[in-house]
Formats: sequence, C-alpha cells, structure tokens
Amino acid sequence: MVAATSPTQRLCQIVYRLTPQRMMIVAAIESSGHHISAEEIYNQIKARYPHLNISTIYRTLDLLKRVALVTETDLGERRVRYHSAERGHHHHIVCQRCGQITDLDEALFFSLKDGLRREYKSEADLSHLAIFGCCVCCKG
Amino acid sequence: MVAATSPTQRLCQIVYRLTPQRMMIVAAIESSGHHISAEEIYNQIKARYPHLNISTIYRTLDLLKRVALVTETDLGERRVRYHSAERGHHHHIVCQRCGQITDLDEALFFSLKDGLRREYKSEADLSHLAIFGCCVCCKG
DNA sequence: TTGCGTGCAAACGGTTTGCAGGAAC
DNA sequence: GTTCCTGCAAACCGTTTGCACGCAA
Repeated sequence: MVAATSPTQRLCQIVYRLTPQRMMIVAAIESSGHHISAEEIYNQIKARYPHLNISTIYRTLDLLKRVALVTETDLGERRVRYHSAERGHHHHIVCQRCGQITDLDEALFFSLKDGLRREYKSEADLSHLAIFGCCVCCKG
Repeated sequence: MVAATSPTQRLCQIVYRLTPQRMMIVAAIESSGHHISAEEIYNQIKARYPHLNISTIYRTLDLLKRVALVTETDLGERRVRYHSAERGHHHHIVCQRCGQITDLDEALFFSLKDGLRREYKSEADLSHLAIFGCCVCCKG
C-alpha cells in the first residue's frame, strides 16, 4: 500500500526549495482541523521557533496557493483563512451569534448551481462559500 | 398619491441631527446604482465639498446601518460595500475575470435555505450572498 | 445653551514590500 | 557558486479612535 504523495513531497516536485520554515508551515496547516489564519500559523510555529517572521508565512501561503496545495476562504472576518486543498470543496455555515462553523454537504448547492447555469449562463465557482446564519444552539 | 418616506425624512424621525454631510452621504448612496464603497462616497462628495473627512463617512455609514437604512455587503474585496436598504434582499454573482456583478433572483436560493433548515436545523441569513464565478462574456 | 457631529491627526490590524544577508541546491 | 528564501523594518490600505472645536436643535 503506497501512501499518496504528501504535500511536502509535492512541494519538492515542483522544484521549490524545501526549507524548515516551509515544512513547518505546511505541517501547521495539515495538522489543523479547522480553517487556520496566517496569525494562528505564526503563533503556533513561533512557540518552537521564535526566529520566524510573519512575512515568511504570507509569502509561503502565497506560494502554496499558487501550486494549489492550500485554499483560502473568506469567512466574513477581517482576515482570510487557509486550509489544505486535500480537504476539497466544501461550504460552511457560520453562526452569527456564537461563531461556530459547520461544514455543509455539497449536494445542498446543486440546484443553485443549476439555476445559475440555466438562468444566468454563469458558471459558479462554489468551492468555498460561507453562509451566515444562526445555528441550532443559538436559536432558543 | 403619497410618496413613501424618504431616507432623509426617516433619519429626521429617528431624532438624529440632519447635517449637510449626512444628507450628502445618504444622497450618494441613494443615487448610486451599484454597491458603493466608503472611499467612492468620499471621492464623490469631496469633489463638491473638499472639507469632508473620511471618518465622517465611516461614522455615518455606521449610523445608517444601525437604523437599517443601508446594508453592507462583503463582495470578497478587501473592503466592504454599501447600498440602500430599500433595494431589499438580493444576491450577486461576481465574475472572477471581469469583476462584473450581476444581481440574482432570490428564488434561486429557496431550496438551499430549505435544506439548511431541514438538514442542519440552521436558519440561514441569506440577505446578501456573494457567489463567485465566471459570467457569459468571459466564458468564451 | 447644550450636546451631538465634525475635522484632524494619529493609531490600528492585517498584509505587502525592498533590501541585504544567508541558506538550499 | 548561484539563485532563491528569509528576517527585518518600514510601508501599505481600509478603518477606527481621541480630542477639541463648532454647529443643529
């Protein structure tokens, strides 16, 4: 059983230099279950490696986006969040009261995508949609 | 035939002071067909009234949001855009190539809203959704 | 006359940039 | 040895804030 190519291996293949910083940043994103922000990556790595500069984070994130290893999502905060592209397309509903983020099944969006194609002749890129609302817990 | 209360009249009713700046800002938003940014409002008014300061724009926008005269939308740019609340709920598809913004019919979203309620017990606030994609013109 | 609204200037927070030294290959 | 990557510091850009003056009511 052969493991799928790891993100680090893929970075290698694409000829970019494999520096400790880049490996730590990739690892931080991979290991993060949720959508992580640049600052969160920074703080997480800095604890072990205080030398790191935040501009390196941004430059690496930019690189990772270009080689399609990470995707960025705008969850309506002031800042943008990142996650591994391996997690694929998914959408979220963000609770406006408690901030909880729930991932949504893609099937929910099929009819919307269809309607856009039929009625607007537009191809929607529904790769990372954030919907705002109110979750079960806060409805009471 | 009686005209509906104008935004300016409504501001008056809500006891806030009616200053020339506020009137100009309301007028700029009303007369703008599209979704206007704080800076666009600023530049538009400044041409006639150079004394105006941009912090007044932000403070007034904040006030107008609180009294529900304007709504703000995040169209995935760095900045936020505003429009008159009178235009009501609507959604947009933003073309990722040419930047064109097309308003969408709300009916497109009924099944999505329904699914969210049924399957996730969440009440979606679909008042201003921005969907990204590719318009007819750019598809070629 | 009072208190709200304004202009001004300075700060904010997330992000980007130019530069020179240093590490990966 | 060469090129790319990094840390540093400073700039950027949209937005917010504290303050004192001034105008709407």
